[in-house]
Amino acid sequence: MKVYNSLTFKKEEFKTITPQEVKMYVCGITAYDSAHLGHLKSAISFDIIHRYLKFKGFKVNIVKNYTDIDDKIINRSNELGIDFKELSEKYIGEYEEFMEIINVEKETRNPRATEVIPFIINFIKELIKKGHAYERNGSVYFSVKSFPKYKTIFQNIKLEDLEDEEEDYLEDQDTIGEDKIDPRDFALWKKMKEGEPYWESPWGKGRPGWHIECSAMVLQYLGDTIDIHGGGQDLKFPHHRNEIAQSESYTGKPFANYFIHNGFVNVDNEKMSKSLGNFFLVSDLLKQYDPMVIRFFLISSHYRSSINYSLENLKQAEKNYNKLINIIKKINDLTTVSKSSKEFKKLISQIDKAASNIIKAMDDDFDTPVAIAEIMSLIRELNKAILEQKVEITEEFKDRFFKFIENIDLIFGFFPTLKKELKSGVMGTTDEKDKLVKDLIEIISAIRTQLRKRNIYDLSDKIREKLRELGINIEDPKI
RNA sequence: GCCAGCGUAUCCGAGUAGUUAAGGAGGCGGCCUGCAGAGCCGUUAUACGAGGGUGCAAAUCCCUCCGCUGGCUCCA
Repeated sequence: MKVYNSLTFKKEEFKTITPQEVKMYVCGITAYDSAHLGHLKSAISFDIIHRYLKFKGFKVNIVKNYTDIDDKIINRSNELGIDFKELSEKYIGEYEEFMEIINVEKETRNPRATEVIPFIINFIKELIKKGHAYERNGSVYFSVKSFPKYKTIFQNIKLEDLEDEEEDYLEDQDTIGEDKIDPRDFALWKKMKEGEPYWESPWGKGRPGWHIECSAMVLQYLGDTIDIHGGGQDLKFPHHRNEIAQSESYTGKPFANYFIHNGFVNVDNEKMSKSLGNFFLVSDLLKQYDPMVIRFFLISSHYRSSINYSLENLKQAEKNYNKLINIIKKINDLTTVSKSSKEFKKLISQIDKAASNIIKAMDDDFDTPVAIAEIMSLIRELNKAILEQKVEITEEFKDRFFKFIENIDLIFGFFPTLKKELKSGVMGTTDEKDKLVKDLIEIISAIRTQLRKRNIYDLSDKIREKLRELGINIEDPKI
């Protein structure tokens, strides 16, 4: 299995610290506003990685944090006149709801920054003791100079080539009228300003800086060195670089063996972001599209590349996802015979081939677009075969097909309600309300069949059209 | 400026030396259908940003250039 490592700019063979076990940390959200499609891309990218590692038999210990205290949260809650905790909990709750709807598997742990404050304080104390940090006027800063390879992290630059720049920084010093000794230094602990939430510390009242929470959580919940650290591209600098500096200064060991960064969602080839105002909120998208269509859309491009948001692209995803659902329905509805046949033996080997190609693609840095292409090709082959057979398929084939679909579900999380569906033999959930809808549709369908038998097509077509407006698609087989 | 990534048909998007260069969407034509949808077949399709270099062989490796995106202390 190969994984692209942002630290080395190369795809590398994936080796874990402990065999068959993965320690993984992913930077979650800062809970100050509603999530947009970009946040979803990140969540789903790492969900796929999480799922696939599990599929490969790894025991995955994955931690994803919530930043529930920072400048933006304080500013926002002050604007609204509410407690910072109320604000952050509101958006954490909303985010968790989205995660469930979009079928992101629960992480092992989702700590909040405010839960690890005592641990953070000890972390900072230790950094000061080791000479990597210093206190000034109630704030504590990390001394970048104490970590020589700082600038080489995520930069394809050799340490030896850097000496000139170091001098520039030192000369600039007095132009920065702050407490920092070096302008590159960053805050580990921020002194409380009037009216801000605070925690007691050896340096007085204050709160943690942004980067320290992740370092602390990794250490507390996963250990000195982890296998994978993930997050969005935009977190490389300064966030991840600072995390590495802090953690490695503290432990004297490598922080993470692999850094994985996901690409952005673009709109008209520009990054989707709050400041450009070109973002689409998850809450709005979910009103328009099936969550699984959004999932399919995001997975149809590689996690590292950017994906362009457009109506057309989402429609394409919708169509392809429906193809997948349709073939499942079709095969589920066909009756089986116990005898085996040459034709179906051949189809089974095609499924096996597709399955092994999907694994091959996923083994190559989680190449979901190739995996999906493989699924699409298989669907076409199966449709062709079913078109010929029409009524009966072999049990052997049906079993193998659904085994395949189960594995697809494990890896991609495409069918959150699959198990229920298979039991009932029909697509759709078995909730009370949905059951009523389903029963009503069955009645309407039966009436339409009668109308069609009597050649009253204008009326039956009208009903079909109206149902389609409601988002219910009915297919008319030959009578 | 520095660092990274990208440029493949109308569009989305694979392929990192030897393949008929995946797969999908859209358009058009056909099969099927009472019609539509779904599905199937064909077509669009002799598509690799430009120019050099290395190789028996280059979309793939190297160099230069052009264009695009992102990061360079707010960000998934």
